[in-house]
Amino acid sequence: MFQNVARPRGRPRSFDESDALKKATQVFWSKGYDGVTIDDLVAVMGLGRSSLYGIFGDKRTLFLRVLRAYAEAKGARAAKALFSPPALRDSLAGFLRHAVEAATEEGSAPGCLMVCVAPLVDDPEVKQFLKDAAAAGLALVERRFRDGISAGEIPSDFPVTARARQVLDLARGLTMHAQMGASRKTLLNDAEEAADLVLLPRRGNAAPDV
Amino acid sequence: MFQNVARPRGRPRSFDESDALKKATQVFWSKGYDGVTIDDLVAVMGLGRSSLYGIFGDKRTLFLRVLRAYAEAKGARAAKALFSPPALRDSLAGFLRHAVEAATEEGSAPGCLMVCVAPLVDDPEVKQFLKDAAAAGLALVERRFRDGISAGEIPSDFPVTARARQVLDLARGLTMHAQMGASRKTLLNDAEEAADLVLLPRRGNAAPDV
DNA sequence: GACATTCTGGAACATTTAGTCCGAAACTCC
DNA sequence: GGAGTTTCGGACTAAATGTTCCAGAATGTC
Repeated sequence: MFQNVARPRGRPRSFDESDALKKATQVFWSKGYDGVTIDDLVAVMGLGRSSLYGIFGDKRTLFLRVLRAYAEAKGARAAKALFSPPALRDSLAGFLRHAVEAATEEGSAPGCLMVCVAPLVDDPEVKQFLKDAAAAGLALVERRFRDGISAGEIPSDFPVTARARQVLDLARGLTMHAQMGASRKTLLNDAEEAADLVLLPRRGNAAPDV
Repeated sequence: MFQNVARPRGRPRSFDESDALKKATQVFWSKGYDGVTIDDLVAVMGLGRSSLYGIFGDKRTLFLRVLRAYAEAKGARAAKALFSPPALRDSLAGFLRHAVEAATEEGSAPGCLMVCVAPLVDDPEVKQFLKDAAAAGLALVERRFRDGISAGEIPSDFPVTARARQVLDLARGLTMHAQMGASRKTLLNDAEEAADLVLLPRRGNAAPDV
């Protein structure tokens, strides 16, 4: 038989840790950092105050943990959107579409924890984390462009870094637009157009044969 | 002689109203809505609590007033950036440059009250105001594109609305990027490139002779 | 100079908030 | 079954926060 997974000693927890983290994510996401009270968290996460403090630490620590988990999941999905489709254009459209869909998910608040909420948190650790995450996102898109050059989809003098930065700016802009109440349908349309735009050849260069 | 400007009765104020509003703007801008306490405002605005409540109303009312004043000023500057330069390309670059400069002003917090702070305020009046402001911004850029069509700078089938939306998305993205700590120099560079990008002809269309 | 009016400074208040503490509960190990 | 360990639930505390109140000060009006 299988050995039972070693149950820790003591009284078992009455809640699921990762589930509670997801709930906490939603709370921060919809109310911002300063707008969230411990009581909000306790009410939604399904545990008592002492458990919250005992297991997750204080508000700031919990937020950092939530942020890291969120960033990891988002990064993985972004990478998948970028590197699964064979055609570069579909990669970019998928990347932007994913940003829009995440920002307009029903059942979640509009916007994005990393783009709309975290930048307002006055904490050096959060700020550094965001910088690193932004750099990682940029590197991802740049890599996809370089793959596109190798595959002959775009010319070798394609302005990789500049366009990658624009892709991220567009994604951030779409996300903020979602937070401000734009509809998913509209934003998805914008995302498609943005994907086309970014791939346009520079003025004076010949269009690539696709 | 000139008639004295009718001084109101009663004890005169010990502070300048519009100056106090500007100070309040900075406070909300840098700390977000929930992050600001009345004590913060009192300390910076140079008046007492009672004066604050008596003259500006409660926190929410004050924020709305700050937001409206901020939006008006920003709108005026955006319109100037858009409609002063004769060349469309310079208009767009100026518009985006202005967004970047406002978001990276020294002495102010990075980012933008309307783009980064207000969307997180949980208040229907604020949300509606933001929607209206976004629509107004879009209309402004669309108008500038139409002027460009009239002047023959871009073809008559230029996708005015789609590109205008992209301009605003890029501006929002650059602003959020500023909030996340990107340098003014980098962002100004991105703004210039974005202006060029948005004016590229659609694939398959002839480039306009400029 | 008396009065009405408007603002000021600070005290006062009720509520909310982050964080702590402790006895009781639920489990494992022996 | 008892000892040891971990979590639970809720009471508790100290500080903070938004808002109100009031006596007094500084001005115009008559």
